[in-house]
Amino acid sequence: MAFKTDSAKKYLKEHDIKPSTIRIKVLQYLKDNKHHPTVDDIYKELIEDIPTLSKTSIYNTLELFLGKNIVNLVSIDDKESRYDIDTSAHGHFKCKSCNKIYDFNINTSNLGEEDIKGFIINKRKIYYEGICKDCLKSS
Amino acid sequence: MAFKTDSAKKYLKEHDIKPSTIRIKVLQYLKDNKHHPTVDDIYKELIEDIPTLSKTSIYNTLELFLGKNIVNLVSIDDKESRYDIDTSAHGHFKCKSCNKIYDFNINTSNLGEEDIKGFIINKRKIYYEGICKDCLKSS
DNA sequence: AATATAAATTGTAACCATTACAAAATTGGA
DNA sequence: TCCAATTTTGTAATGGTTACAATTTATATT
Repeated sequence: MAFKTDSAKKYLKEHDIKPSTIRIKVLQYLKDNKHHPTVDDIYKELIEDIPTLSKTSIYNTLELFLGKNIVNLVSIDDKESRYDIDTSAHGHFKCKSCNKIYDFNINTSNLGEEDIKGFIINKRKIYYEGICKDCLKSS
Repeated sequence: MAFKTDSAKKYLKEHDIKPSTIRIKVLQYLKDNKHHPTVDDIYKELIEDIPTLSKTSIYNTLELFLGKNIVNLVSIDDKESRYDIDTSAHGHFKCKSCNKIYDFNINTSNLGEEDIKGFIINKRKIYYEGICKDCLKSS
């Protein structure tokens, strides 16, 4: 557990979220596991700590976090939602062979958004799919 | 019906798809309604023509089209999948106010993909969300 | 044409991530 | 401590999607 409880509390308060036990643990999990976990990933881990944990609580917490903009929804998977505590601008690449999701930096400044000039852009979601280097090597 | 049956047949054959009635009609619908329809949108329209139509057939057909790369899946909506017959490179903007989805041209050449150099990129999906110009005007 | 074989379509049921909601538990302030 | 508000839980429902077997339709062969 690299992300300390105190840091988590502070972080939540700073983002206008009352730091309950579950919220703290979910935040810590997200900070320590930046591999775009699913609800089930989080649930499976936290149930070890909180035996009474309900999956609904994970959904509630993530919904709250989304509303406060401290996590982003990653919909690169068609089956289940993934969550990303890293809200800085970056894209996601999913390897169709190993299913791993890679982050990559993007430069949207010269993407060319003339067609939607005058629109308010709140979120940019960039999903790529293909075959990653590792899988290419081993084939 | 702007996209003619003969054109549809030809188009399907060219893409290695046997032109059945349903496939032709689905293709025509997609060519004539480029507003990223859902399965239900397509079903509701085509059931008028084909009274025995099953929703499963729409799923089957779209799955086939996806496999042949003549449509793209648009996952900008969290509830249901949308489909796009326009497979050229472009992004999708969803207005959170009116829910309309806009196409916009992109220039990925200078997006900066250094982090995934050496990867094979098969698909680029670019989803934006915010408020469109029309909604901004009327508020 | 008739038959046989393959392909396409249908209908129903199951799947499963997510949501709704009311009950129970917990928290924090007076 | 007590009370009210908030948080958490558990269960049931929702709904898009998929599995699959049965039916229908198309294609090829004689």
